[in-house]
Amino acid sequence: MEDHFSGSSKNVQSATSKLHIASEDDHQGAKRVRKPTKRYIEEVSELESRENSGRLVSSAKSSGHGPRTRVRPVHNIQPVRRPLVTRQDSLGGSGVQIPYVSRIRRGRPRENFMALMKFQSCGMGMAARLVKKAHDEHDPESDNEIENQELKARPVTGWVQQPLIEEPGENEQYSEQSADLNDDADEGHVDSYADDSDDNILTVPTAKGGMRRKHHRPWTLSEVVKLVEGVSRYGAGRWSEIKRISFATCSHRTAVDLKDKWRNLLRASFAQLPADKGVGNSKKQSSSIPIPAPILLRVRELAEMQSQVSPDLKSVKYNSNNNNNSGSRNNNVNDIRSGFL
DNA sequence: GTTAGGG
DNA sequence: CCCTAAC
Repeated sequence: MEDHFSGSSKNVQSATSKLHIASEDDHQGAKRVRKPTKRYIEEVSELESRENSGRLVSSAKSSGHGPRTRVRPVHNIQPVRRPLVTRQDSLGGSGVQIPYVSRIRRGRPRENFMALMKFQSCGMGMAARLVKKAHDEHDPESDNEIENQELKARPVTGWVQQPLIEEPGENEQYSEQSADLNDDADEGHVDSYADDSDDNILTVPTAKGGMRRKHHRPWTLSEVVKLVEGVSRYGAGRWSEIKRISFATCSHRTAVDLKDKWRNLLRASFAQLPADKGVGNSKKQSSSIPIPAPILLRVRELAEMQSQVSPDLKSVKYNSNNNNNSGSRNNNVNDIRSGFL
């Protein structure tokens, strides 16, 4: 068949500009690079349909949707005359003909409007948040909003000033660690604002006609500290555990967010390492708060530590069968994982 | 459901 | 931050 899109995929996987600091996961050294087709197929299909039909279906993004409603690329709204674009899946090898319209989107239910215990959020420095008065004046379109923030009226004044890490969860054995990086003192007042409203969605239309919702939720220092703590305790990866422990009851920051932040942290830490020899090349303070030095140091140490850790150790997670190698040579001076579970 | 990488 | 492929 003349229809073969495989082989010329755009999986260039440019690993040049990437830091590539860690050896990534196991998997025979090959990370998870196997992106045959992703959204590219979508565009191709759409292109083909466009050529055939000669008509652009335009965007299906209605500007009247609520902030939280996901109206992404739902272009299964075929006009009227669709040439039924089909292609043979070379990858499958079965030559199955699949119409490009069968791309349903797995809606990610991020509607986590947990109105319970909103006080001890990640920042936990949030003082008594003002009531959001006029709770019923919200837009009727955004019906799924979380206007049910009971906001409390709870006498939460006084104990919120305690600059210590919030609930230890099941493991409260970070004694010297927390003492080591006493950045906690900062989070006492730094995240005073904290507890941002759940939804501050900004939809920025792109030139391609794609509407991307950018929730700019700046990471607070305490959050970064918590992330570092979690990584030091459980190791890079295991974001789910970290989220369930450190970011447990707190609001947002999903495992993906943690990973992203960690990546950014890594970049920041490595960028800061080689001292700014250049003159005037310091473009710091981009938009977020500059990560304190100790944090960056910790990040780098942890990064190196996780890089040299044996994959099998990571794979086995912290299961019961932790074989203690008598000649464990992976001891590092930076091995500060006290009580590594 | 979770993780890793790219956009 | 959002999306998606892979596990």
